[in-house]
Amino acid sequence: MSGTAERLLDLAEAHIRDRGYAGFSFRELAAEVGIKSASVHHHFPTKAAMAKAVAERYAKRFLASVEAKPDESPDDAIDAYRGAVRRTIQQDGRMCLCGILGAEAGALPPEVTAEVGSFFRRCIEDLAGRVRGPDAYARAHHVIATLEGGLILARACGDIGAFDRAASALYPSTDGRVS
Amino acid sequence: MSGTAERLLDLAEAHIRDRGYAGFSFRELAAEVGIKSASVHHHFPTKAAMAKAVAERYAKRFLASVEAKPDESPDDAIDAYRGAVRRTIQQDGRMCLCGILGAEAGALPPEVTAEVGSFFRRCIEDLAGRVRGPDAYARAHHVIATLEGGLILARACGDIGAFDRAASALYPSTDGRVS
DNA sequence: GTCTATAATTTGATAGAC
DNA sequence: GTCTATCAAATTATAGAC
Repeated sequence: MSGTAERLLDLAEAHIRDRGYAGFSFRELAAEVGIKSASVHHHFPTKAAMAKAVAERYAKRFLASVEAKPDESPDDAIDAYRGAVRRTIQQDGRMCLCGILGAEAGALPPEVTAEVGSFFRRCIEDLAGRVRGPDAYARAHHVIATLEGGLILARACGDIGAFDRAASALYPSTDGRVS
Repeated sequence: MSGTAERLLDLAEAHIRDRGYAGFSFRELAAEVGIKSASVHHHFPTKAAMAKAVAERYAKRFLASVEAKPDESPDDAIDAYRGAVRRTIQQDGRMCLCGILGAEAGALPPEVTAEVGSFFRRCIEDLAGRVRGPDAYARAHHVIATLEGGLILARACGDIGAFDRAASALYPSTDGRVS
């Protein structure tokens, strides 16, 4: 993967996370890295292929960032996910890449839809194994859903505090109060 | 509001909920109701104005559908929201209109963003008043976020059961088990 | 309210030179 | 790997007739 290709992925990811799949174009990306749009097709043959590459890279990076620590508690695992998602919106006020693409599922090429589905299944599988207990799967779904929805609220309200309030109720033991 | 204008709103709403703001065009809507795109501008001057009208109508309808019942419990209120959101995805597998638009906030004209923010603030204000208690606002944020994120999961996984699993943990008293 | 016609722009993609 | 040149299609929007 060349340096130019990586920069293109960076820019495409930023645009998708802010404006969705229709929110980036080869021409715009090309201008931002200082080449012509035809040259972008040398790195990624089609828009769908590029979006798929963005999603693959995002999934790999995100899953690495929530990796389990030895002897963690279920609340530690939940907090790893909460922290990872919060960092994304704190850095640039944008959505989770797969969150916005999941919402736009009806507008996506099949290979992108598949990558997004794979991302969420892997997150849930991983998290369910770390929270354990009889309701592990429901709990994993609940955590991921709350975090994705919290991003929507924060963006719609223009207030990152909305994400924090939504996520605070993820720890029933403290009932929303941080010790 | 003429019959044609209502049908245009219906179609625009369906397309936005499936594919986002960029997922509907005046030409496509016109073809679906059997007129020309120029005629759509007679009913709605711009695309932004039309999307705003869609959001206004959606907010009014949704808030009416979750109206408080006399002597309801906090869990009744949460269930009213859960049921209203679940019905939307059950009917056609699509997102909440304001959920997908909130995710796409970076791509929206300002008047649409404003309407989406207003929708979520009204939902949270209403729900917080009905769950009561010291953490009412955090709890209201949490419920709305979980439901919106649950829609994303259901669409990404192609399984409405993902929404139900995410929402099941919304009732701590039963810990995910339905009595 | 609807039409024809059209402007001005943007888009994804390709062919072929260097 | 990047370029020029170009295509075919789609988009939002407007002017003005009926």
